[in-house]
Amino acid sequence: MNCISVYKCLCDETRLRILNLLREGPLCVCHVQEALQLPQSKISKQLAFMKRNGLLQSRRYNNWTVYEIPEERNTLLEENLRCLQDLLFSDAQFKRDRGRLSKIDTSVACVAAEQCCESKID
Amino acid sequence: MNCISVYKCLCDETRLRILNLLREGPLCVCHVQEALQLPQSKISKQLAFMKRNGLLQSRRYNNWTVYEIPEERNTLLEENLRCLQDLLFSDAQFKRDRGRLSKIDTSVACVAAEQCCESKID
DNA sequence: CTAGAATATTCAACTATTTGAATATTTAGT
DNA sequence: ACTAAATATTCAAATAGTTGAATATTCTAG
Repeated sequence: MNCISVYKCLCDETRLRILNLLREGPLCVCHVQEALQLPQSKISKQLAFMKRNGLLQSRRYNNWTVYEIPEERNTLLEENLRCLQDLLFSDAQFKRDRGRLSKIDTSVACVAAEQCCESKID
Repeated sequence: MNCISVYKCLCDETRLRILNLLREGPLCVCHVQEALQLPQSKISKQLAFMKRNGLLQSRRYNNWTVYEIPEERNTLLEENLRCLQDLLFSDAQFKRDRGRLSKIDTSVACVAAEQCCESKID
């Protein structure tokens, strides 16, 4: 019953805030941390939680760990991300997060995503 | 952040099994209990949990409490019930539950739903 | 080898959820 | 009033999830 993993990830506000950012592309832990203004270990743990539950994948690039929503997405996740975008696009908290993210240089994550695209680390 | 309530309800197998049955119409606690073959207090508590989180409504009819998914459904719930139907329609456990339910006389719940439709008890 | 940046993990306290057994409550019928 | 059916609640034990502070790890640059 894989759906339960998806729902377990979606039933927490911090994790939804993280997914809200990852919709737009891969990010390192530090980017998420800065955008959400939350302690490092909290972000790291929530990302690990979602990876453990199959919602995210990660790759290592030098000092960074880049997290992203996989290409081949679970149908359920896909649908819910769509719904959430509609429901949460105008949510103040989510907006603020995206605002802060837009001011951060996240290019490392993109470079990593390109460079490592054949040698994914699970 | 109301979505979280929805996801909290969906991230448990027993609750998904219950929703799988309630998709087809209103049911009393005893019907669910018999179809799922689980202890009464467990069913009662899970139904209460979903009601508390706004996913279900209930009405009292004589000795019975009839639970149902409200007409005016949350968009998110609606979408997920749709997804789940596709994903779980052929799931063995869910099939068995529906099979057992089909052999139970659940007419009380329907009568109650009709009779009480103006005087809902929240 | 050393220092520092980025992450991950450990630890301990805390909160929430889940469970079955037992008990309480509500209601209808007698 | 008494009984039985249907449901809800209480209780205590167990498990799961969350958190921040501190520490460990990994890797790069010098």
